[in-house]
Amino acid sequence: MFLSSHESGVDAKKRVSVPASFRKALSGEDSVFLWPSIDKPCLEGGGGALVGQFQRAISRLKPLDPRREALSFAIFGRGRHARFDEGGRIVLEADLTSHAGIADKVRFVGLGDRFQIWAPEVHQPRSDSLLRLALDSGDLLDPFIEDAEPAVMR
Amino acid sequence: MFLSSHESGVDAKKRVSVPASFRKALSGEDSVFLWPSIDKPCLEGGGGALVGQFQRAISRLKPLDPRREALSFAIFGRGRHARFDEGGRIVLEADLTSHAGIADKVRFVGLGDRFQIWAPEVHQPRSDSLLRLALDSGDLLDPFIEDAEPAVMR
DNA sequence: TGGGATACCATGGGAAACTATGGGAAACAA
DNA sequence: TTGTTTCCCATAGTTTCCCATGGTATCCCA
Repeated sequence: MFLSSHESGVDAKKRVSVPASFRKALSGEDSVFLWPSIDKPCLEGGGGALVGQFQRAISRLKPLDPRREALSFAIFGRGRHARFDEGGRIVLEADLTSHAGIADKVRFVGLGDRFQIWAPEVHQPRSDSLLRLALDSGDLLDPFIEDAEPAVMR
Repeated sequence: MFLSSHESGVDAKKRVSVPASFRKALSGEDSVFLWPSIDKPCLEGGGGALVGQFQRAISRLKPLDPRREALSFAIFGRGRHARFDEGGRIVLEADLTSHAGIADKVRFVGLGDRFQIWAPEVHQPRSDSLLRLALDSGDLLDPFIEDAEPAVMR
């Protein structure tokens, strides 16, 4: 699972260190899938398991369903695999950084089955309102319904 | 189950001994999940069963439901797995200790399916009012309703 | 029940391994 | 060539792992 949050610097070659705990969550994969978030000014990332989920969800739509092309484009058409160098870094290319407003620092935020990459100054103000919403939504954490199949997380 | 309360010191390397009875409640797990409480200045902790509850609860929300991101961030974005060393200690990193105001001592408080970690001087004044509230709420301990599914405890 | 032996717990500290980061050289593309 | 990308090496700081110790609780047997 992708847990906790970490800050990391972007060097002159556009490299950022992926937190070691995230690399371990990818258990041996030599790259991570990154894509611009559909609804937020940040990047999202995940491993092969998550890519597989997206593929299956999209393949359930009929070939000519316009939503199929839309989702394929949004995720696969704008995403990419970023390979780790020997030190566990990836390169953030311009199309990704511009979507998220990333300059010289990034904040990795673990969300369980995936993670986000934010410009710290963009994420900061969101953090407080997220926590307030989480407080109001705390009842949802009750294990009162046990019918649904749990999402695959690692 | 996590039962009773224990105090423990924080050493120069930010290590704290987890009470042996809590480690036994985790029955063989080599780490414990810790996160900053959403509504209180303390940390909370639990084992894989509790993490699974959170995953299932969160996965029931739709991907773009803002409450999903909020809860994921509050729990997974700020939590982590703390691995036990050979002596049964974990490391409390700065983001956790600062949330709870922890300096050189902690108080572990068992709550059944989870536990809390407090700075002793923060928890102390809460104790009296908690007991008063428990007194007023004692009627709720009646076993007259047996319909709800009990939470998973060990 | 007493008393000793044993096992376990909490804690301290040193050494090895790992992380994040910088930078150079080789491979590649324009 | 010239600029970019990839690969590799280097390093300081941190984290993890491992061993050691004193104190406490438990067990066992007379």
